[in-house]
Amino acid sequence: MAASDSMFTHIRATIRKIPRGKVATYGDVAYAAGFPGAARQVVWALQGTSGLLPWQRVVGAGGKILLPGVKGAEQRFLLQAEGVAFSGLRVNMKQHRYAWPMLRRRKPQRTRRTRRK
DNA sequence: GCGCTGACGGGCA
DNA sequence: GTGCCCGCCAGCG
Repeated sequence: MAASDSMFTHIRATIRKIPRGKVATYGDVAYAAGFPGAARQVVWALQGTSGLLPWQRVVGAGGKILLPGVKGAEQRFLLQAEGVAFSGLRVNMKQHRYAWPMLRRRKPQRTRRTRRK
């Protein structure tokens, strides 16, 4: 893709690849799109395209539904309708996490934060 | 022009 | 298992 394509283009394309009955985390989407660690950008991409792509298939780390209020309930409902199994308020990632095909996983070397706490 | 926000993730104490 | 922090980048006040 040309540089003129915004990162959202990649993110949206990535989200659209999630098949029915599967889910992916924000981090996975960002990672698969080529932006490791840019989970927030996934949020932005979803906000501008809600309704145009399977936003319900994107959940937080561990399969947690992060949307507040009725939106969260709606997401859970839609996923269940697709056959996604839930473990309480979490998606059963073990069974429904989407295994990105041909995903060139770059090494997350940026893990050297070593910040003080 | 500057800074904060946002449906977050991941690592460390 | 819990809590805190920093980093991603685009949009908007």
